[in-house]
Amino acid sequence: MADEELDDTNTAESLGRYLKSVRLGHKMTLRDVENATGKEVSNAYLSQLESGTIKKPSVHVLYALSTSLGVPYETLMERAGYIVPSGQKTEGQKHGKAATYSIDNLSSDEEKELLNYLNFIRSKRK
Amino acid sequence: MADEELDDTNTAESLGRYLKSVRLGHKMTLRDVENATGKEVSNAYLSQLESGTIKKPSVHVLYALSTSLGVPYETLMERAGYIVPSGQKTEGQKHGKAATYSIDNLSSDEEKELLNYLNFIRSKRK
DNA sequence: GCTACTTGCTAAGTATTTCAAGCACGCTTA
DNA sequence: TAAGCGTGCTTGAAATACTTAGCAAGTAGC
Repeated sequence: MADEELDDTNTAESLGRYLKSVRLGHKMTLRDVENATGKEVSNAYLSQLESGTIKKPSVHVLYALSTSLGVPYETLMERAGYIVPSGQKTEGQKHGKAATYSIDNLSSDEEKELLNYLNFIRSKRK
Repeated sequence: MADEELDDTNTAESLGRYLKSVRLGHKMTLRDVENATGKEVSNAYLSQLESGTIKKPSVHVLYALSTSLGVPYETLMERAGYIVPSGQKTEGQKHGKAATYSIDNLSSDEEKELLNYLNFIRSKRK
């Protein structure tokens, strides 16, 4: 086999192929999508995305496409080569809610951020 | 009310300020972050991000920063001017128990750091 | 045939990001 | 004093994203 599959081209192609299949699935033309994004993504540019010429689009572009095509943004990220770390919230757990800490009453946002930070701390320690 | 907050400068500054505050909150230098991202984001570039010189970083950059700084990617998107529609995949409330569990099993060092960080979060939120 | 229109696509240009190198300042040690 | 190091930051070049204009092939009507 000896393929060089670590190449960026691969993921870029994957993203492109995915975008194209979604577009065709919706029976939309390149210009349809262009209009759907409110001209934020030109048909020419979309074509380059689909063909893999553009590898690292900006957040703006990916986001516009995700909403216009009705595809979750995260899916696009994955296709672009980013495995969204769902491993972050490992759900293998017992529980014990020990409430002895003063970290107890958190808003859910705060909880989220703290969890993330905890993760960060721990990964740093390795 | 002037809902057209499409002012790029504003959001860029917001993103920059946020990145900087998080970095400082972690007591990291620009080069620390550069290393944390595995050199994917240079310290020079990060400096430009923080100062608002760069307005639309690629997905790659935002993602690398989110994981390296322990900040949810969605937050960075928001700060960059994208309101993540809570319809899509926002895992807002869904992590309650797992998160609590993790936060309950802290070493005292970790607890200290987390409290510190929580402080930082709350002061920032004003 | 030839217009007219639509499709996907590309060539060529502009704008922007991104990097490598280095500068200036502050601090520390000698 | 100075030499060394780490810090944030800038600069100028390179790479890449993105835009605009337009082409070739297809389809349909005349």
